[in-house]
Amino acid sequence: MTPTAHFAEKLRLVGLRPTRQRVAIAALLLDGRHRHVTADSLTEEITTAGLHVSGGTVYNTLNQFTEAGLLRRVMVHNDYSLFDTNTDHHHHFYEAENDQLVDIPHDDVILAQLPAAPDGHEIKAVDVVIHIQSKNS
Amino acid sequence: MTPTAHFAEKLRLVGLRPTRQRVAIAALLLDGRHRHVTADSLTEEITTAGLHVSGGTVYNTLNQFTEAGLLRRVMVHNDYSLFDTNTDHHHHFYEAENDQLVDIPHDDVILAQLPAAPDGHEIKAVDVVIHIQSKNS
DNA sequence: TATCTAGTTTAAAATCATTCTAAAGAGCCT
DNA sequence: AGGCTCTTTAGAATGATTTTAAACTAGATA
Repeated sequence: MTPTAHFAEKLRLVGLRPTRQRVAIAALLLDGRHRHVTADSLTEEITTAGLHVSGGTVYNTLNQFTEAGLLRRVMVHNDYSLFDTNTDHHHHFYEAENDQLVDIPHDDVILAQLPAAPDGHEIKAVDVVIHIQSKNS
Repeated sequence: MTPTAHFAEKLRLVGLRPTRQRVAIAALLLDGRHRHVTADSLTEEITTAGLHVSGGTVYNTLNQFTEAGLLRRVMVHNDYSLFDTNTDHHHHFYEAENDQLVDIPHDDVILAQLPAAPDGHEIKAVDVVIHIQSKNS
């Protein structure tokens, strides 16, 4: 199976028509590497790869991939959206000074007790963000 | 001590000159009630109180109060900023459907194990956001 | 109390990430 | 190939937040 066919299949599986643009972005983001991207950094990557995808489509695709569970949106500030190519359950360190996000290995955080969800609700996800700063400041 | 003098003092203690606008906003936000506000909802409150503070000042004041530790910024989405008048250590439930934020009592979350901060860094804060959704959806 | 100055407020313009629009293009089924 | 629907596109629109430059004020000083 060609790489393109592989990503096309991946998209079909989550109900997304494998267009040229979506496949190109999938090839960049869904190759198994774990990293954090923004609409901007992704656009740069696309350009570097010698391709072009319109701004609106970059945003749409990031949202659709997230909706489909191929990406995860990380909430650490409200300047712009960050997407994590690692959708496994894990948490983050966030250093505001340099707007730096670092993954925390799965088992390094243990939640010994969680509250019950309010009536009629259920827990969908638990996000832990550990804000850090450099010691000499 | 008049209420105004009380809030003026509170502002001086954190290094903020107690201007008419800051004292007015402090009186609304720092009265001990625990709630979540946005620049918009605060502006509404100010108007309802028969006052007027320019938009820029509302934003500046929220940022300054946060910087000074009188408020806490809560990160749950990036549509607009949310501020918590409760600066004590506590966590949140967040229901995306209705953009609803609910406090979790202090002791209802127990973190049994935390990772060490990366070299040269120290932990400043730990934020836990439990995303919830209504069961019948 | 009059004066001074640095810090503040103001309304309006600017910024910037993101979404929307309407027209052109492309999967994909037959 | 034909056709129907979903996508992409460039550009305009949106909306929260920040910036601007000028007018104002808190607080210190004389």
